[in-house]
Amino acid sequence: MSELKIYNTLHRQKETFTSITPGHVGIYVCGPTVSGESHLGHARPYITFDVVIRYLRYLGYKVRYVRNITDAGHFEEEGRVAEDKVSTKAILEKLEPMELVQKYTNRYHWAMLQFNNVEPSIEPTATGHIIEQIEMIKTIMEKGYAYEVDGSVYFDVKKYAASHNYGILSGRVLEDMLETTRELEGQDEKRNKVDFALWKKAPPEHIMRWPSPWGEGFPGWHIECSAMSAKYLGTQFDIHGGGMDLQFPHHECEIAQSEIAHGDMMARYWMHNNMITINGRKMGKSYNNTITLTEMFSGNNPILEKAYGPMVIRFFILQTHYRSTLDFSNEALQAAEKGLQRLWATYEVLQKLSWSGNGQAINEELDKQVRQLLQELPEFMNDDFNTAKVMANLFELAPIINSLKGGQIKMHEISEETFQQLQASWKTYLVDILGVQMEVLGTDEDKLDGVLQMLINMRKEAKARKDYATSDKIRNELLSVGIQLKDEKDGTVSYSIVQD
RNA sequence: GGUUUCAUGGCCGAGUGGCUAGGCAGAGCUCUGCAAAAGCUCGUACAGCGGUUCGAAUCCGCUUGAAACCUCCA
Repeated sequence: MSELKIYNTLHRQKETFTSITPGHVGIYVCGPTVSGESHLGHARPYITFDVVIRYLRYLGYKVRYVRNITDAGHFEEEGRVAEDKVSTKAILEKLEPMELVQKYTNRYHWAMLQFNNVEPSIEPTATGHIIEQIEMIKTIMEKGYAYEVDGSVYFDVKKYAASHNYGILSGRVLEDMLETTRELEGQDEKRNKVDFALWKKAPPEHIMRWPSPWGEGFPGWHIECSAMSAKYLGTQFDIHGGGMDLQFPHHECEIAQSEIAHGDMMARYWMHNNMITINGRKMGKSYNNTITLTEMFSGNNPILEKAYGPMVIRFFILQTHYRSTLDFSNEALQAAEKGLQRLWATYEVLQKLSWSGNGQAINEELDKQVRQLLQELPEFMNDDFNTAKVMANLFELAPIINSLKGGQIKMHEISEETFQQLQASWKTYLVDILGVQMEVLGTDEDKLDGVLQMLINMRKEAKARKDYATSDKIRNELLSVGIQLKDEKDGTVSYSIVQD
């Protein structure tokens, strides 16, 4: 089997993946700032890296997956005064900061569950690691790469850049940045405008504040990820992931801080997913063009023609390579919905089939074709997680599977071994790795099934006496509540739940 | 203004030198009481202009257009 290759933003090329500790992988993914609701754009990294984790585990690695929750420390420019984003919003909603954080954390967890994302091994919060952050800042100061001004601490980028490669990840040149960086708050305090805050002094009215050697304040923009990743994954770990828009300044600053504090390039492989766009523009708060996940699921947004279920969104995202931009449109979502339904229906068909050869000759050409399509699946995943190609092959296999059921292709035409592989691979790739899960019936599945079998029998009887009015009524009314009957070739009737 | 990307058929999207994915939509056919589902068949696309090459969507140059980052952002 081919080796796993990952596109490493650090070197702008695909590289063969080897982990620091054989058999183990440490991965850190930048999680949400829980000061607001997650939108469609946020879903992309979580689903992208979910598949990464799933595939690494499938390959046999023991993966420690750390995904943080930022519940303090990010700033937004409002009235040219630096304020903690979480506290700003909390005052508006008249909630305690931690109450607000809890509310959006809960919603975020709920959404992750809807997407069938695997849970992180550790989900550290910024507020839970103030001490670690302060300790790290102290170390950076001791080494002479940070300075204090009036209760705030800044990282000395110019000094760092003299002996280190600042811009190594983002490809930026310090000289350019010195000229082009815009005027921001607190510039007068900084030695250079490219310097970034490690610790900010809290103004009197600020409600999120912690004591520190420099007075009461709160942690800076980027320090949490450096401190928490080092704590749980070590000063150098395997993979660091996040959205492309985090490359600069967030990840670049993480690298600089960690390099000084720990003496290591913090992560060996840097993976960045591309953005989801809407009408060609990035979906983002600044553009005011976001669709929240709750709105996606409910259809409660004027842009949406209908509601789109979490699996539809998952499928939509995975049909595109993670490093390409993905444009939102109702048409594309609906196409994804149809495609998902087709693949899932085929999967269910396949799991119910069993091989029954009878000594007749196999169709070598067909058998070979199936094997080929199956063999390519791991190669596609190994090629920087090309889920789009994995799906394409599953789609190519679908008519073959449906023909095995429909009788257009006889079961003996493929070998037993090939059939077993086919069955196993669909489970592995569609369910285990791509994470598609459509078990919508839940615990009452048996009861529902009983009711449906009764209706199916009633319809059968109606048809037998050519009472088509009754049989069509049963069929149509079931469809209107989201259950579609399928008349099979052999006279049996099956049903499927329509996703919406 | 600087940096970095991208431009594929009606729509969404794979794809780095020849074999020209896949999905959705559309057309025809098979099956069916009629449908649906399923199966079969049908589309020869790569922004424009040059260049390299036996051969380019794929490499190089220019032009045009779009985006991301440079500021919180997934």
